[in-house]
Amino acid sequence: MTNDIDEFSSIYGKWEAEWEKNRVHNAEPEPGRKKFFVTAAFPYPNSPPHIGHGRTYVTADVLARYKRSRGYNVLFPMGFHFTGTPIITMADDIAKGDKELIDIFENLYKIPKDVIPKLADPLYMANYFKGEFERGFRKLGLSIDWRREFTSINPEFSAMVVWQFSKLKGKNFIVTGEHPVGWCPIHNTPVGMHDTKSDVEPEIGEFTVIFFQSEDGVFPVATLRPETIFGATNLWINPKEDYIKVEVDGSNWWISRKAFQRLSFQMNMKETGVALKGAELVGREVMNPVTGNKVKVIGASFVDPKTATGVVMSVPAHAPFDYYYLLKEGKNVNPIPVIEVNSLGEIPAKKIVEDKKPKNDEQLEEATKELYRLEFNTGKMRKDLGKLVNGNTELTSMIAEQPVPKARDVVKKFILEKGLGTKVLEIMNRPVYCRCGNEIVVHVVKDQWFIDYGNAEWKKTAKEYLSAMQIFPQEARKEFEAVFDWLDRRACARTRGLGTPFPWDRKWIIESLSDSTIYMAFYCVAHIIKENEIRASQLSQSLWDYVFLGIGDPVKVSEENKIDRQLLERMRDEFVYWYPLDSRHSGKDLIANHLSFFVFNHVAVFPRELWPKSIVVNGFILYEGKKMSKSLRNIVPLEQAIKKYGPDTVRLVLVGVADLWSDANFTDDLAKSINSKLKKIYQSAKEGLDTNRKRYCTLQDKWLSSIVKKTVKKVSDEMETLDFRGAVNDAFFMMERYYDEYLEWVRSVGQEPNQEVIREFFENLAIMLSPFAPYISEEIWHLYGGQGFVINAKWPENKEYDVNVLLIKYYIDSVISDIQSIMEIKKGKTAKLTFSDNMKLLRTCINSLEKGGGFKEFVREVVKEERIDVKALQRLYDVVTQLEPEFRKFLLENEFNEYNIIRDNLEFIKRRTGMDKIEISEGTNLTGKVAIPLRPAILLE
RNA sequence: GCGGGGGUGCCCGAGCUUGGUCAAAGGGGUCGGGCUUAGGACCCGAUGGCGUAGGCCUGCGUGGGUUCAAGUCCCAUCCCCCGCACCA
Repeated sequence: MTNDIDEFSSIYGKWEAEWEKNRVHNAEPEPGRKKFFVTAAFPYPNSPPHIGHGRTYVTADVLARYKRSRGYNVLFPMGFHFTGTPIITMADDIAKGDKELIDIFENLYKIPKDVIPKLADPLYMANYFKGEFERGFRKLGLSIDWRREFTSINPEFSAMVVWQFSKLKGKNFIVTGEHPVGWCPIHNTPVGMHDTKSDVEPEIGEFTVIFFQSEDGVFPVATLRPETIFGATNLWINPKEDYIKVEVDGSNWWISRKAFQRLSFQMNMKETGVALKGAELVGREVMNPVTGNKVKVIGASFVDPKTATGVVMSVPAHAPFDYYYLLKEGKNVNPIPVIEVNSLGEIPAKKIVEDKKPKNDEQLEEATKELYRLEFNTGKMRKDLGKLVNGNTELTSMIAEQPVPKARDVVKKFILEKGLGTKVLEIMNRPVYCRCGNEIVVHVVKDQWFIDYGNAEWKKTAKEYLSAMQIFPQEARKEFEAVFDWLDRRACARTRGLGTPFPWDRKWIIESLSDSTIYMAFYCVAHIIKENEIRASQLSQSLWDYVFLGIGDPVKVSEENKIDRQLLERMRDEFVYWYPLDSRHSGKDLIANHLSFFVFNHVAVFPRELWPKSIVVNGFILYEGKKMSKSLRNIVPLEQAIKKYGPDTVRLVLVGVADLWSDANFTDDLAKSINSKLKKIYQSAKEGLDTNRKRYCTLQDKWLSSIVKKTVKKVSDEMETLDFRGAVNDAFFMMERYYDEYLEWVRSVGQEPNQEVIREFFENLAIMLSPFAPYISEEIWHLYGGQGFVINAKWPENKEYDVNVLLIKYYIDSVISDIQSIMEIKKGKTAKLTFSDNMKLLRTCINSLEKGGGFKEFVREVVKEERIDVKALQRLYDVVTQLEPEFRKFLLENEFNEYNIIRDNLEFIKRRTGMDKIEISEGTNLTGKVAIPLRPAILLE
């Protein structure tokens, strides 16, 4: 009673230890030998690794192993990203005793109970999970050179980041400016997605504010639809709320008290001490600054005092709320339409309200959305706008008959330029709450530091280079191009979190995606720094200038940094040898940020010959068809998966069953079935050793040998294009099938398998499978006396194979399937076969097809010489179109004796079809059935 | 809205780049058979419709087109998913 994994576990442990002992995965420069440098995006260890983390790394590892077997000196290192806030937040949660999180750590990830309290320390947490990653990734068989590992908060790494930023600054790519962020008003800190309750990303949007003048200060109306200003018939305020007068840039505004509490975080506002209930403002007369019209302030309960200014305008022609409430309050409704939409008549809001008959605010909200969408997408400003503005037609003439989106921009610009209004920012998906429980607001941070990815020169160079890079898969390239286009200034400093202090203002920390764009360069020297205990203080700008750019005199640089000259030269040599990076791997979620920054920063910092060669992006991992998430509690920790299914199986599921671009679905059934196939192959390999027949001669031997050679060619092509799914299919699933076919075929002729061909099969299998399933491949490799480790074994060459035997097998299979399909209708125990030997007809058909001719041409061609039933010709034509090109070519140049082939394989066919007897004869006719080339006439009795 | 991806048989999911090998791979489920005391696991077969002969009909979101031939190419249209930043 052994379970699948027990039988294999000794293999896994054995080879992991052997590889470790022999330092198989360590990489040293070998001047003169071609190199391949591959990295994957380093993980952020705020939990133990799960199977999703494995995909990118296994993809990179497969490539690394493949390149090795192609003779490259391969470097595959990894490090850890500690920068940022989520780890801190999680550690806080542990400290607070967050039940849900502790439950997940304890029961999902199986973290020992005594460890959990210690995770309240963020650094302990990061290091603990880093350890888990290392252990898990080792077990997964990743060929990583662990000596070079580091974390993004190592002081030595920070020294390099500082160098990088000074390079950026030197090119004026670091700029300052204002920047709005989500903000907790109690803690006075920025609030990102990870800091909110239920992980909501705060969306910041912009309201246009229009100043309606009154005798006693301004009513700042906030709107998302400034183009409807012409249709305002009154203002709305909430009569139950407090309104206060505040001073903004020298003028007085009436806004809700709740608005004041929010807006004061984004603009200078002073309380004047004047406050009134909303109800007391009702009835005041205000002037629309754009049209000059006078309108009244009216009260309504739907006005949200917490959104923007708490003062809104009423446009009953285009806002269902406004139309509905005016009617409900018994006011005069005089809608002024300013936008026309074909299907909505004169007054769009009226039509929508009358059609939909909304009964509550929720339904009004729906109606609003619908009208908004219709007007935005299909609406045009009316041409009679001019008459609404008291003679001032400067603005209306610009927008009359224009589509709504364009008019909106024009009106907004007009209002801002003429000083008729301003803008305020608001959390569009509010309310969003900070983890502390307070509702967050928009805060405008002054003097924010940015990396200016919008810089035209920089962008141009980056885009040019992108087109020269290799991008896998093809689909990703378009997305990169789009991202490069819209990329603009990016805030690169934060007020809290782990990371490198910002060099020019040390109260800031360099933001997490900005400190990890050229870190692959650090791998080249990380182990040298570690082994020689070089300190951050010795890693000054001049050192990095020399190591990375070759600038400066090594003698001076080594003195300046108190580093032994030999060491300094070694760092330089190692960098020169490994750089540029050959392949960068990550999930496709990083296209829009990390991977793009990575290209931009290389372009900015390094000379062109050191820019990265290629990018490989992969899809995600689903578990049983669903995205893994804490809330679904369906996360599969890597170590548990490895323990349950074994590392080779996990690897095959992660990279072998879905193409790069799409998500791969990890299922228990799939893993089990792959595991049992691995087991079967291993079993076959062991049994294969016992074969005794030495002489290599039979048709079956030749077939297996040929199909192996053909598979080698196919898999080689697939590996080169990173079609790992295809490669796994051929090198694993198909190879297994071929082996079974061979055994059955050989046994049907009463023979044993041949030693020589079995050896060829397993040697090739071991190497082709080794990038994907290194453990079992290693075992099979050694079983068959392979020298050294399979990772260093040379990838098989493409060799000529025998098309004839492949065609023979194809032909036999097609006869078998014909017999079977007849059996579905007519049972029989004896099959009678006759054959056509009309090679000439067959060749005519192939020729006309090769020439690109259709069926008609073929018939015309044939009719010239002989009279043959058109039906039969059609069948032949179908048979030939289905033939592989190499078979067609073969048949043009060689004889193919169907009778002899079937005669020699009668036993195999009988076995496959269950026939008792198969009679073959040479004539073409068989009681009405006509044989055509490659399709014998078959009669069952 | 803009950008990217996608809609395939009961379900999941390949294929479409290079039209014919596609009634459409591979799973799952279901049905039948084997094994077993039984169940599970495993193995074999079937799984669009029709048909006592390897065939015919219908079919790959919807509508049209190109072609001897279209899941595959072209046009139009509907629907779904992801990204749009300062967050790892």
